[in-house]
Amino acid sequence: MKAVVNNIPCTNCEHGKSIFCHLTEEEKSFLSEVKGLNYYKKGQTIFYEGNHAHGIFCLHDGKIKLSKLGKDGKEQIVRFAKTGEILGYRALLSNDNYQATATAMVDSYICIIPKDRFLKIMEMNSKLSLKLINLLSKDLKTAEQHLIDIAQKSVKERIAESLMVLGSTFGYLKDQKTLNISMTRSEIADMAGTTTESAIRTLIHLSDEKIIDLEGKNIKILKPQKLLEIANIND
Amino acid sequence: MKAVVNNIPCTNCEHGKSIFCHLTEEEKSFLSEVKGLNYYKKGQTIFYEGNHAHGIFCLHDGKIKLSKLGKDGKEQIVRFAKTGEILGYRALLSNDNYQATATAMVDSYICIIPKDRFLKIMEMNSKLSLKLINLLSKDLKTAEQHLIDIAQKSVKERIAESLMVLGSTFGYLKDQKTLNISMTRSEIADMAGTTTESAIRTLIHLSDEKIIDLEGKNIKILKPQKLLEIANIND
DNA sequence: AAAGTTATATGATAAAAATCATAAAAAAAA
DNA sequence: TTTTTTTTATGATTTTTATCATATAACTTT
Repeated sequence: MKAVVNNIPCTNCEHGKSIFCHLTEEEKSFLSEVKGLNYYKKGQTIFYEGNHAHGIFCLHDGKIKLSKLGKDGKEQIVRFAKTGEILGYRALLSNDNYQATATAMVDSYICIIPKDRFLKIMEMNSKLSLKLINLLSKDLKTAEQHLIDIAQKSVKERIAESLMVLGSTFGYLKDQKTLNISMTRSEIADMAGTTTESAIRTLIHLSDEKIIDLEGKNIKILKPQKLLEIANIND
Repeated sequence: MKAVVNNIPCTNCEHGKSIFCHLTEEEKSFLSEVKGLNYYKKGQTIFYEGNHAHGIFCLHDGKIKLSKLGKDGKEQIVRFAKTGEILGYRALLSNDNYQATATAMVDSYICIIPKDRFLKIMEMNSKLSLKLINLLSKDLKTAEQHLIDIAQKSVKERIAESLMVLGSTFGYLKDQKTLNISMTRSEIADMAGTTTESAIRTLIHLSDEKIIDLEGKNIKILKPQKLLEIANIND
């Protein structure tokens, strides 16, 4: 499934969103020399929790979920990554194994930058350290907020919040209402920290209240303000 | 309550545990010039969640809890800090407000290093960035693990895990069994993400099983291996 | 020492959510 | 297309945990 496709040099990386986009041309070339652009089909695993960290992944185009396994193999989604974002940097920075499993949620193109190249670029460009510190800080803030949400909110609040997070992370289709991401009910449950059945019931309940609309895996947010209220984001 | 006590220069900081301990003598003097050593009585707040971040706190001697407020003002303890550790660095690094409230759990002595000094030292010593990246990574790893624990474990498992965490964080008294930290049942609940009543019942239950011993606020771990099993740390 | 306050304890009850069982629908594979 | 597998749905039941009420114990403050 994984296939090395025609290499795209970082020098003409068009999305303009990555932390590498503001490197000098030389630095970009230095990165491109060794990186490979790989194709991952929807559902495919990019790396597993506990794997030795050999490189950093730069998401050229795609949508990725990062999850960890808990009790009895139940999955918990801890983070998402979308086009322009990087994965696996924490393991590299703290010389650790990958702490989560990365799975492609849609067909994705991902550049892999080997560990030593990445660390060299970090030495070459001190601004990169600051960007990484900012990324880590942001991730930590999100994780801690997620922690207290799961600890204190009801399933309904968490499902509502999950939908809002999906909207702000992946955006909406042209109608500005339908979430631009397709997930199974079970994945939504893994995100909200509940069971599949509870997630299904809660979604149906929100749909009965005309706050969302369910058309198979397409979820349309009809009343975002209501959803926001239910989610109790304001604490 | 807060009082500036005789300033202790970083140059003779004796605990040897802080990220600043391996700075050069000049760098330490540069830090000491402006920092103040403050005394905080047990129970006192060092900074509040949402406060403007004006500096980094270096815990010269003490025990601190970092907590966030959730739904209906319920507290969630997200992290602890002990002698030699620093607080509030994340806010400074990402130019944000403090994201948690820091409270002294015992009488504590804390150095405050102003924001600009800290940022200058960071520029002066590039190894410091790496140390901070490592700290952030470690905190993020812990937060994500805590997240899935709270999402998936039962109250009993979480209480057992909390006790083990308290042991590994603050250590034990000379008997090697009694936790070297005094917390209310309500604080233990805030740590495990449950209610005070449930925490009390669970502790009593563990005590009935002779796994722990309760003497007021002193908690003695009688069978750490049993507690570890219950905590289900191995996932 | 007495009064007030906070922390701990305990029972009864309610609410929330998980679990189990099963069926129908949808998607994927043969 | 047919078969197989996965996903969604729904009801019944159980388990877990929170909530409420109240009592006692342990500190604090006066």
